[in-house]
Amino acid sequence: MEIYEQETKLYKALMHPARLAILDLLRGGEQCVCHMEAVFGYRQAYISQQLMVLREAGLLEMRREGLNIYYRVIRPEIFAVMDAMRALTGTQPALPAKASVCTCPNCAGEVSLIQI
Amino acid sequence: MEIYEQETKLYKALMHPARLAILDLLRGGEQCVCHMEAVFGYRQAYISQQLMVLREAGLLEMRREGLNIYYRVIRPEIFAVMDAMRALTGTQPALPAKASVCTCPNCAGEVSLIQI
DNA sequence: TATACTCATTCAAGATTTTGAATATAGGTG
DNA sequence: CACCTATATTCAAAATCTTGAATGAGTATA
Repeated sequence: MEIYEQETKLYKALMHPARLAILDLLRGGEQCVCHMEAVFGYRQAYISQQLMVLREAGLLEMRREGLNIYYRVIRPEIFAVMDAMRALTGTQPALPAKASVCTCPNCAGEVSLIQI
Repeated sequence: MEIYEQETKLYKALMHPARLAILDLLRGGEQCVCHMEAVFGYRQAYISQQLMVLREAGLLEMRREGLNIYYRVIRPEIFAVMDAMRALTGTQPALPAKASVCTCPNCAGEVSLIQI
């Protein structure tokens, strides 16, 4: 059953609430890690660990800009998978309850881009 | 993050090669457990365990007919999820390498319905 | 009722995942 | 260079998943 190896690896990446939340956040484009901290309230190390899982699954790439590191989805097809799953469950993509601002240049002095 | 509970439960059900293979087999309609034994070469108890996981995830239902128990997919939307994932990985739904016949009435004396 | 057959369930050892804590690294600033 | 900030990595304990072995339960047949 090695045929399924790649698929199971990706399902495994999706099998975690924090990782699903991160992917939903990245639907709107790249975001820095500090932003995810602000939005979700998770600790930095914890977010980094989940990002590493998604990166190793080949779903994300990172880009450094000064002190900040920005993550983006490089396989947008994953959103089709998540949407198909939600067609089954009837649930909606979750969005943060409130706008969040972090210290990165993108957020500085502006209202967050996250929908409220 | 309880919003994601139902979704993660389903991704977990898909996160296993034997379960993906079972779901692929059931694309063609209901099948008895003895059929899965014949097709995959797994032991009966092992298949029953995987079927239980899929049943508890709400994806399968069973029906008894005499000695045999037939399983079927009750949420065909799951196939859309699997197809979307394969659009990402580029893999194909696996089909058994050879036609298999078991002792259930559906198979008795006939060639298997499974594609070869 | 005894026996055989198909399948489900329970159990336990081993493997893997999860999570928090501690630490390391890379880049900026003074 | 010293120090701060943002993020990655390592590590270990707890939780969960995997898998095989043993057993149980329902159904048919003699």
